[in-house]
Amino acid sequence: MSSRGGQGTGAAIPRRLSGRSPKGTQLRSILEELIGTLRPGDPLPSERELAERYDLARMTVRAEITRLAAEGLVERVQGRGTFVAEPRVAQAAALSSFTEDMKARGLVAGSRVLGQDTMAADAVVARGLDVAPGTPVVRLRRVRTADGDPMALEEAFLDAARFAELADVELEGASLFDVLESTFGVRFPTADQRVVAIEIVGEDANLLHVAPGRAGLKFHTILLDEDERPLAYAWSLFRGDRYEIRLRQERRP
Amino acid sequence: MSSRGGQGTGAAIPRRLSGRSPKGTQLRSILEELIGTLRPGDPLPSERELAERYDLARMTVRAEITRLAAEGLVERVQGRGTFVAEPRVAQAAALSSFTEDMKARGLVAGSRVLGQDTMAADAVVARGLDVAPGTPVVRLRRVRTADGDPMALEEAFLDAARFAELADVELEGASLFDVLESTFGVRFPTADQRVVAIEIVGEDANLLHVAPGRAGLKFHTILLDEDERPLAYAWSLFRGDRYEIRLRQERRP
DNA sequence: TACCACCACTGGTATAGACCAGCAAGGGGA
DNA sequence: TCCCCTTGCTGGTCTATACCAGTGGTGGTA
Repeated sequence: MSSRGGQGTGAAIPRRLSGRSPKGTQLRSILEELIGTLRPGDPLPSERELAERYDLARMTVRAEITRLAAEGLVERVQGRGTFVAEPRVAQAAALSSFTEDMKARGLVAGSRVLGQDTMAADAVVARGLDVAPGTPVVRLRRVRTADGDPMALEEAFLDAARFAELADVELEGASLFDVLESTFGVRFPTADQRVVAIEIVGEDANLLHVAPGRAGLKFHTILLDEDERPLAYAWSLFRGDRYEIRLRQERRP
Repeated sequence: MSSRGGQGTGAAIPRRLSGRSPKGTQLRSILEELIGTLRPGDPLPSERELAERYDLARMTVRAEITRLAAEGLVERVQGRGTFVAEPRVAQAAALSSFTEDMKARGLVAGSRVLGQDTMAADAVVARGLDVAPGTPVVRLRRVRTADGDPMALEEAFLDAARFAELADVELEGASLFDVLESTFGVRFPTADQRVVAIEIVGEDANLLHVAPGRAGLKFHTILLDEDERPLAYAWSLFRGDRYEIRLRQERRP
């Protein structure tokens, strides 16, 4: 073996580091790609093997695998090895759009736009966006559907100074998240959410096709940019009979 | 300065490692304690300073700080230092007992025990605990109070073969989580939860002091042990007018 | 006064080695 | 046949060292 590095044994994974970026970073993407080709429970090459294959110190390899383990991509077992982890936290901790959420539940998401205009921020919206009351904001009102049936009512508000064009974007079949990310190029790595249970009454009940007084889940969501500044405020009212939250929580000692 | 190690400068933090357990582990608890005495944004001693103070290699110190950073307790900034992080994810990702949850909201948790007995698992409970229907289970029925007012209704089920003594434990002022952890010595690092919105009707409405038909949040919780096996199944019904879920979510690219 | 270069700090990456601890399979003895 | 111990793997801890890469203050120069 030694340094010859078997030509044919290495699957479709790079055999050498190219030298530009930090070695750890390169190893990391190699490992991420490798993990993508494996199934949960499959073992990764051992640390010593990776160190030798890519001509790295074992500590360097360990540092990267530690990162992967911290993110939940792999799981280490002393004496046995490192294994591709079951996908877990994703559901609870991951911020997903309605479209992504429905897809994960095996449903096809749709929209019916009720209104798309510019208005002055009221107290609640102003507080959510951290702007002065009266500031012009773009408002999007939609009924969100799953497999064609009404699932949720949604009203999103964004600062008009920055997102004025949103008032004219076609949103009937699109994901607001996608539009924000691709058209406007904004990132929102985190979101704060409050969820309360309320009765669905009045016009909301009609729009959602439920009897007045039935319970629903109301989400108040604030999308935050890299600097923790509010990008968007939205509330969504989900039908209680068709939607549930799934959480996976971890206990700290 | 140099190696004298100021006697009087070191606050109430241990100055030496005792040698029994791994050094990293000891350093870790020292740091956790230190963090407890600091406020968010406060700087930790530098890695080199910690290494010298406790006679460790810097890499050893780094490994532990890396762990703390991965858990979100501290934040590292290249060129500036390591700082106590704002408490964030804690609320959403951390599994907390009713008692802990209320405390975090500035309320005092209490209980009124409605029943504490052993019964045969019905289909729902059997499914939650992953046992055969009819298996004997301990059932705990409680009204949970916050500052003395009813906040939630809770029914917990545990395998009687393992937790028979629970039927006789005093739970009026105690936390079930505490009892499980201290008296039974079990660990439940994770939990799966489903949350739905329902109308509170019948006897439940009386117990919670709300008008029949008002909305509530119903949690279905399964506590899982280290091997992902169910330890306990519980449902809790929270008053919609007094309780809300707070989530902080992260977006993955 | 205003600016800029430098320097003393911070964490970030990387090395090469040692030994400990847990797991599993194979071989040998009862 | 069954059990146990050895052996060779795995990851876990720890050291001592080197250099890179940001940050922010200090002091000198224009």
